[in-house]
Amino acid sequence: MDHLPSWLLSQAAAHAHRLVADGFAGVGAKGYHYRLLSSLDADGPASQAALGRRTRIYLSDLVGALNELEAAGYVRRSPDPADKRRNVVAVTPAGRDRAAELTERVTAIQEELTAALSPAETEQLTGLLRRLVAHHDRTE
Amino acid sequence: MDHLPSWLLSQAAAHAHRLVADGFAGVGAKGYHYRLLSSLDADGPASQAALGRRTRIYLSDLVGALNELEAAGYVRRSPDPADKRRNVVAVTPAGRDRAAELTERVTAIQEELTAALSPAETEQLTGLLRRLVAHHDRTE
DNA sequence: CGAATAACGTTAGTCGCACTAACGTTAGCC
DNA sequence: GGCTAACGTTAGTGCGACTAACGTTATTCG
Repeated sequence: MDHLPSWLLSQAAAHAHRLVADGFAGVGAKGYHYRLLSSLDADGPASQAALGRRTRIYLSDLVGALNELEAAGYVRRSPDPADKRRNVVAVTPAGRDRAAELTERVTAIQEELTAALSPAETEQLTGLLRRLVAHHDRTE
Repeated sequence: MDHLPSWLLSQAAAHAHRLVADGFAGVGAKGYHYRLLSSLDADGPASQAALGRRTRIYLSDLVGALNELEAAGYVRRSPDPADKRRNVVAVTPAGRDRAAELTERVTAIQEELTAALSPAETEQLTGLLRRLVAHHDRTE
């Protein structure tokens, strides 16, 4: 049986999710916040639609997450002068700090997650997953 | 650097989940049904509590899932004469057929999921994930 | 030009899965 | 006989993925 049991992936993800949720709960963050802040930090400001594509977060969910981030002062929405349909979303200095904080937490969690694996194995796993995901992204 | 990005695991799982959900939607099944039926089929009847431990499904969710399976005639609940607190849950012949049907679907999905990987790589991925999960199961 | 079409942001709501809290019932232990 | 633990059940929370519908603004094309 050389199949990848799909439940195995789900279970691994469930563990990962639990670790992340626990790690974020302490600082009042959720997964979407991290994904958005780090995307904005890494790839710069963007319209909400573009941001949604970048982070694979649905526009409908994005609105709420951005509301929360904006209320906390981590993010700024401003109308795009070139296109009145668009909001340009940019990270604030406080948001940058927040991103760094969350990234640090995530890094620790990743180490905990792969504690049973050697660095080489972790890299192997990462590569395999990356290819798996890339394949399904392309053919979506 | 050579960390396993936790979002990668989530994304891979999301793809897997989507494939499974799509595959099951057509036959009106959900993940819990498959997990329960195949566990009952493979390891025999059990009390709900034991079944929950076996499948890692919470007792509270199990009740609903078993209600659905029982209503469809795939499963039978009978009081345990040896312990009045317990229900003995057993799969029916129809349930066995259903399990086979779902297993077939899952197998096809697994192939689709790992289409980008060679059999050897799939096995490698499976092994790594298994160890990752086992580690967190033990230390939970 | 004007009308159709498409992209944008927003609101509201569904679904699957993991997880917590509380309750009454039944078993086992000392 | 009383305490504790396990059992099944109901109710509800939270996150993440996903759909439907609406009004607004751009773009394209006959």
